[in-house]
Amino acid sequence: MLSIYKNLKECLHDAFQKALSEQEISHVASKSLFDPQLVNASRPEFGDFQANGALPLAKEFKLPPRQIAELVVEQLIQNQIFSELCEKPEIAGAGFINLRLKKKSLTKEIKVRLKDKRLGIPKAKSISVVIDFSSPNIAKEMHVGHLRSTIIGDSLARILEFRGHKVIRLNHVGDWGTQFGMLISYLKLVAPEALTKANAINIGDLVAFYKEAKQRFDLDDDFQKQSRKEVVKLQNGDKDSLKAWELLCNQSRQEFQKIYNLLDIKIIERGESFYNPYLKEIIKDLQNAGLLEIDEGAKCVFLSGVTGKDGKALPVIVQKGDGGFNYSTTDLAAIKYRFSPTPSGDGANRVIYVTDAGQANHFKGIFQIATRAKWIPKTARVEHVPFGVVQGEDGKKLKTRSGETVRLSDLLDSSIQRAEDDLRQRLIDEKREESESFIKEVSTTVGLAAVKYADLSQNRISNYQFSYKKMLALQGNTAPYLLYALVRIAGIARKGGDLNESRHELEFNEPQELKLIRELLKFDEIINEVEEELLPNRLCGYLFELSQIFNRFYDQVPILKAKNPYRSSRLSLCKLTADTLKLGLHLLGIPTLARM
RNA sequence: GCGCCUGUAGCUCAGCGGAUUAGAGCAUCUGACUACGGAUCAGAGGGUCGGGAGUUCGAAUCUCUCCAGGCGCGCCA
Repeated sequence: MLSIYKNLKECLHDAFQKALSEQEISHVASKSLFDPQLVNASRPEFGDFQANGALPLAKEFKLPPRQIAELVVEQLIQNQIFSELCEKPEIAGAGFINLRLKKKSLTKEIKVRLKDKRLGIPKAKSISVVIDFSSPNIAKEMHVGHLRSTIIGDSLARILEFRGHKVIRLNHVGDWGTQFGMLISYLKLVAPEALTKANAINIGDLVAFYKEAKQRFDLDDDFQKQSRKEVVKLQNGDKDSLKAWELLCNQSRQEFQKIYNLLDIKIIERGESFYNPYLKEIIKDLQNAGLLEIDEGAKCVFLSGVTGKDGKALPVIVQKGDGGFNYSTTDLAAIKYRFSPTPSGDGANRVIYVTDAGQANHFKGIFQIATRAKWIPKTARVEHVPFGVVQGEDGKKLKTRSGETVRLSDLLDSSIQRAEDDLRQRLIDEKREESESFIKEVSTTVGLAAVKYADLSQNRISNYQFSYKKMLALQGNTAPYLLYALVRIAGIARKGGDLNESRHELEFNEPQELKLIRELLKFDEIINEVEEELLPNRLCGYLFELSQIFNRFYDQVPILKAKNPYRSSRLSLCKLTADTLKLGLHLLGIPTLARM
């Protein structure tokens, strides 16, 4: 309904201008005073939109707000464009102007949308967007900690892509740094073959070795020295070290890819090591910009407006006392590269980081330094998209029973398994028989959809309570509920309803139909909002609401048994609902089913 | 100690660039299956929006303050 909104806003703006220009207030020239404050109606009884603009003008014009509203309405009803779109406006409460769209304009919009493959969502003026998400660490397995970043990042990427932007999905994997020194020196002792031969040991062992190496590193001085030597060797480009590093990365990569394939996530790996050649230049840049200071032997940039424990400005270390670089340096190199024009950069207009909320301060610092170093173009945006931790049902950080971090692949398998158990039970209860391949497909789709949807449907800022039982529930704001609405529509088609039938004119009368129509037409606003605010839970909320309204319509209004033109009109609503749900779920990274 | 985030129905959460009577879902209770898949729908109860103050004609929403919880706070990432 964005186009209608835009038209109405113009009408209202005009009406306010005209209504108030008749008043003898010359000193009120500020245009902002004439903001009609057109918003969606806060309740369905109030119609489709409400203009609140009369209220704040009351004081300025020394008139009761209702009287101002009346003056505006007088102007409005003389406007032909307005009268075609809306019923006669009503003034309510303190001076709200309530607007109700004519059925004709709603029907017209539906007709347009039925023919539009993009379901009313316009293509935006394309910009380059970098989305940094997922970002697991080499030589470690993906765990719950990567779940939210991966799912939220992917969904945001899908939405921005659909809006027509050029999206670069970057996997900023932890593939560099001191941990490799540790790991390589440990492997030399316990499994040297892993350093020379591909896939000599499995990923689980690698993870175990990593943990052991870390322990030894913390306890054993000699081992620590050895590890530091290995890091230096690696960073100096020693051939054997590099080869070992390559092997380890490749092995992890294969493991990550299995998960990305399962979740249908596309992402380009560009790990921390990519930025190695740029690190020295970063220090030089900061030096030239006069931002660099040496403190306790380390090269730092002191943040302005952020103080540490001692009340002094907080430093960000960009080069350690031993000359090594750390993650801040890498992140600075990354941000510079992303905003730098192609081909020596990504030429991004918007850079989005999807990481846990705990890193908020870190990114604030990075963004500040990048801004002061003038690496971010004035017209560009840089955003940290934070999210809370995944908690168990006890409200504490999610752990396995033995207190270990939950592996992502276990978590996903577990959800799929539960979906399968549910399905098999239901088949027994309903005396249905289905093939094994059907059962596999449905439980995989439902199991993964449940995990993704549960995560996305929550406001990402707050912590999120993980519960298989809730996410797989067939009722409530869950993936299975949404998928079921689609299955019902598919059922109508199977029973002989031609969803593409358009021989007849669209004709709607039932309140349930109009409610559904109004909801369907909101899709474009929601997508716009998510593009702007990067909150996928808004889209989830919308899809859930749409499913509920559809289910009421389906329950209360006969479709196949109705006579034309109602039958085909209702089938059209089914089609548009199905298309909207499918597209919406697709933008969340969730595939749909015809039967379940 | 400082900083960031969170606090809305029994539970899980929407709403938060102010606006007409604060919304869902789950759970609880009551109804509806000769129906297009009841995996649904109709309805009921349940709230001083953490406390207090302020700005405003109007605050869950903005400001300040206090309380509670989570996370972070210099050479790990």
